[in-house]
Parts: sequence; C-alpha cells; structure tokens
Amino acid sequence: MHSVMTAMSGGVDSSVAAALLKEQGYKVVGGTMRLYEKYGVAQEVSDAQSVCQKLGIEHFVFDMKEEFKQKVICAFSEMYSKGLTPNPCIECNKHLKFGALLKVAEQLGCDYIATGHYSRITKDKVSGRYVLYRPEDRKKDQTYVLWRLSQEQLSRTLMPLGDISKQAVREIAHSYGFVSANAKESQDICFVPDGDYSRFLEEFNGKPFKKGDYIDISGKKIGEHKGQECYTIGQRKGLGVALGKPQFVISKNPKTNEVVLGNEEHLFKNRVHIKEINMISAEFPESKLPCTAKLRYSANDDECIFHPMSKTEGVLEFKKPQRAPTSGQSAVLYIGDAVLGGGIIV
RNA sequence: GGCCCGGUGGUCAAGAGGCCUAAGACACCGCCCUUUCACGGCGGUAACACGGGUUCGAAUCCCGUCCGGGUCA
Repeated sequence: MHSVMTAMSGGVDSSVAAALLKEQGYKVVGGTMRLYEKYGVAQEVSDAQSVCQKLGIEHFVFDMKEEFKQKVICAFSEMYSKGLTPNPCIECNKHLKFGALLKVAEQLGCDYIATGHYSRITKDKVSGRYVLYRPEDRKKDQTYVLWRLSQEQLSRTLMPLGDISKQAVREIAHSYGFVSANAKESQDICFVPDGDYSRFLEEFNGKPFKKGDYIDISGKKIGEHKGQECYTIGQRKGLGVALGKPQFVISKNPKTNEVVLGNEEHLFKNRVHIKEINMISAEFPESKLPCTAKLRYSANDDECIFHPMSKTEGVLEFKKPQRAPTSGQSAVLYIGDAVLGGGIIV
C-alpha cells in the first residue's frame, strides 16, 4: 500500500483530495503548513484537523514560516521594488508545497504528496516523462501555477481532483460532512489579510513607498502616483486620474519611479520574451515550436510560436496581439491539454 | 482700484425659463469573477458658489457678496 501526505489547507479541495485518495486505497496522512502569521490561520489548521479526524487519518502541522518568508515573501517584495509583478503562488508551489512539504513527507516515509489542484499528472510511456495536463473541469484549471514543477516533483505528486468537477468536489465534501464544504473560493494573496498588498509591503519593508509621476506616452507629466510598486501593467482601477477616457498602466520605470499611462491599445504586444524556462512535457526544443500560451492565470491560451534563444530563454510570437504582457508574471505553454512548460516574462 | 469674462458632482463637461426630482465621460465606492497582480461584468454615491429679486415657474434673467482669470491706470 502506497502512502501519501495530502497538503491540507483547510479548504474544500484539499479535504476532498484526501478523502478520494483514502477511498482509492492509499494510506493517507494530512499535512498542514503554517506559512505566515494571520488571524485566520488557527482556523484553517483546525479545519484541516477536523477533516482528518473525520477521515480517521493522522494530521501533521509543520511550521514553515521561515521558509515561506525567505522564498515567497522576500522574493515578492524584491520583485515589486524592481518594477516587476510577481506571482507568489507559483513560488510557493515550487518551494513550499512541492519543496519543503515534499521533503518532510519523505522523511515521514510517504511515497507521495497530494494536493487539491485541478490538474492531472500522467507518465508518458514513450518519453518516460511526467506530463501535466489540464483538468476535466476546464473552468478550474490550475496548471498555470504549476509550470515550475520538475520531473522529480511531478513523479512524487498526486492530484486526484483532475478528473472531477468543482461541483462534484463540493458534493463529496457535503457527503462527508466536512466543515470546509462551503468554504469560499479564493482569498487574494494568502498572506495579505485584507488584499491590500501595497500596504502589506510598506509594513514589511518598514518604510512607505516614494510618490512619483504619472507620465503619458510622450513623457509629459500628467499626475502623481503613490509609488511604482502599487501598479501593474494593464491596470486601470486605482489610478485616480480622470482624463475622460479610461487610462491604463502601459509601463513602469522603477529607476525613475515613473508610471506611464495611456490608452488600452498601447498594451497589446505580439512578442513576449521569457526566461527561467522550465519544460515539462518535452525536452527544451532545439528550434521553433508551435504551441499555445497564456500570460495570466485567468486568461485564455492563444496560438503562438516558441522561439528558443538559450537553454533558459526564448520568445513567444503570438498570432493575435496579447493584452498587457507583464514582467514577472508567468507565461505557460501548452500543446493541447498538456503543459509544455513555462517561463517568467522578461 | 476701474472695466471685462467665468463660477454645475472628485475631474472634465451638457444645459441657454418649464422636457432638470440636472446628461455623459472619467474617477471613486460596493458586489461578482479569481489560489497572484490585474482585466472584465453588474450596481451605487455624488453638483447648479452664496444672498436677494423678476416670474405661475430659474441652473438658466436681474442685483449684490465671495472666489478665480484677463485687462487698464
């Protein structure tokens, strides 16, 4: 009998993942990470505990605040100061869920870890590679946040929700009577209690952001902003400028602390340079490769051609212009339903 | 100081006696969406500078006051 540690957040998805694996005959234990200080954390841990109790499985709680702070929060802060827009979930998955947690699971003798991600992992018989696939429930596709996983990590991971719908997951949770059955879908950035990430960063850094200028495409000053860290490419709301037409953040210059505003049409680009590429379903290609790619979590993937440049860099050339490619965000490449790989937008 | 313009929501701006319990755009707020940041969808708050007149009736006409801008000594 294989053993698996399910990463339990206290939410509905991971709860059901654990239940399904138990039904499938695995020896299941629950593992919950304490990642940051927050008023709600105790609640999440006790919810996970309660679910494990119902399932009659052992539950472990791991204090990983330090790792989380180093690998996720510090990196998050540094990227913003450089004018980039980070995606902390992707770092957290790489370093915590599939990093630190996988490690302790091993130490406890587990063969696998499992998560409540809506995604599928299969081993390709021909290539021998582990391939990540989009889930049955396309609406809930979470492959976007998993592109950084290595073959090693994928080989040790189970994702039992890949073949069922969110609705089914809710129903299963209800049938088990889990406290998490009606849990809310999402919560912005998990370590930012109220969703106000710029205030969080100011507190984390211990100093306020410096105000700067809004300028237009031609370089003319058109207003004042709260600090370049408070904005991301493509953003419209929260700018506080009324020019009669909606304005969007076109680009940022962290050196001069300038934020460029303009009309939406200025946001579209065909070519997107990516780096830190990780390939999943195939080896790094030698020459150009047609695929699809998406540039944000809740975007659609579009047809493009991947042009490799070096071992870790390349350019995506899209058929249709893409709205607001943003430095620091991830580009995830697909071939059909398989995740080809991904990279960080330069 | 004299004369001349102009003062409508957070911003810009319709309006030129009853159709105004005041348009629209942008901003702002809320909800929805969402394991990132965003985009997006839906909804919402909010104004006739003040005081007198004229009129059946005034944001719209007249007179003062205050506040901007221009101009002349």
